[in-house]
Amino acid sequence: MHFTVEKRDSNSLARAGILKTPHGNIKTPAFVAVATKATVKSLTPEMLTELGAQMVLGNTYHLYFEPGEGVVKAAGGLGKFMHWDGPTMTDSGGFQAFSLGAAYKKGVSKIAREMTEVRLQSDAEPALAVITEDGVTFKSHLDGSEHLFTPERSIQIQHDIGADIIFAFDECTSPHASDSYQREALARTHRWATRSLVQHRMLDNAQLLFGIVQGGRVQELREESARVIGGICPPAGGFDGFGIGGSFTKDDVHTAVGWVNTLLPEDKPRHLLGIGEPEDIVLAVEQGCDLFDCVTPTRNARNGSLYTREGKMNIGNARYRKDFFPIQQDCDCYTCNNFTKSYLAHLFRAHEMLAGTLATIHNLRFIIHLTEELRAAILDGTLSEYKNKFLTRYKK
RNA sequence: GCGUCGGUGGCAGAGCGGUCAAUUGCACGAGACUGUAAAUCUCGCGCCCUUUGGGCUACGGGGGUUCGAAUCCCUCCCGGCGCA
Repeated sequence: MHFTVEKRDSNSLARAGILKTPHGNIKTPAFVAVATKATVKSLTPEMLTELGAQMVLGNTYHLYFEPGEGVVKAAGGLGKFMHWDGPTMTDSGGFQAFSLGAAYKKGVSKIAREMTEVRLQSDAEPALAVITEDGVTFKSHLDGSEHLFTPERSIQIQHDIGADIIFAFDECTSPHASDSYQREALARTHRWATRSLVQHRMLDNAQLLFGIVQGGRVQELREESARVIGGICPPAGGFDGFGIGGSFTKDDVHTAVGWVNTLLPEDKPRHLLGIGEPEDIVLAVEQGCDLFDCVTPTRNARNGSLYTREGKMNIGNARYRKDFFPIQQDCDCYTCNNFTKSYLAHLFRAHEMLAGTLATIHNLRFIIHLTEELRAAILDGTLSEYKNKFLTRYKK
């Protein structure tokens, strides 16, 4: 087995485990650093290693365009190409069906603040992604050219990119989509899941394929999806693990996750796609998730929003100009060990490149450190205490 | 000294009789960011009042012309350039 559960939390769905890949073992729960275009923006792989990152996630859609999966394949695969020795994974491009489709220029993200916040789109620009039964037609955001991704094509590209773990091609729906659309999209995503799995088996390689559970915010659909994706099992076997994708509001990030994880096979890893903020990760771990990826730590860092035990702070605020203390006193990261808020504030104001690097180091270390502590708490049997302590101190 | 061009909000720089408290950029202040079209985007940015509203002070100083001036005229001060 490629996944071993070491310890289950007695009071929740949480578990600590080990995921084996050809490029090393991953101790879970773990945060996967996002390297969309084969780079974690502003960091070298050595920096990633130093801050405890165990795995990196690239994106099929982006790598297909830049530099092209053929280049990555010829380079020896994603890890070799980007000089990352550890485990890698790629997203299928399914998220871009959402971000370039339903969400395109609508100010919608995968986490909706409130469901009443739906924007009416009288001035909507035509989306760059259009979904059909066959797949998703994208207009390249780079040059406008048209490209069709089908489940088969996505798997083929991911095979060429060569990450250790790849994902089924799915549709990430908008948090504002109707229940009826969620139902329709879910059925299609399930068909695509089977097609992805069949294609993957044909290619005969060592990659692990994760199926993706969708279903929006509807409990019935989420549970149906967990049963279907968890049970899809052609002659050559089912998925090697699961992604939990799609639309949420802040509050049901963890509730919907719980519905799903109660039903998914326990002996396979579960990756909560695109989540999240520290508080989300704490709650989702409690609800049985093993892996996470999210752009938030790195993007926030580049935008000057830094994590502390007390919540996020904006290093651009005037009050930090002469603050000669680290972002967080007890942080063990390179940035906090060597630089003051005043210096970081200066770098950001001066638009120096090092600003993004130092901030990214800190934010990623913060999130990774959080997952390390969560894992330790599960192994100790103190998860519930840890959670309460963390969330009380951390102001969203 | 003569001639000439110019002096606009923290800076640069539009405006050249009313729709100007004044385009725009930067700076400044704040906010957002969840499988990355993001080192990005949004909002604010003379003072005062609770307002989509109103009042006050403002475009080097002073004085005029006009119903009305940052915009026209006179004068003074200051700067660039040219000639002495």
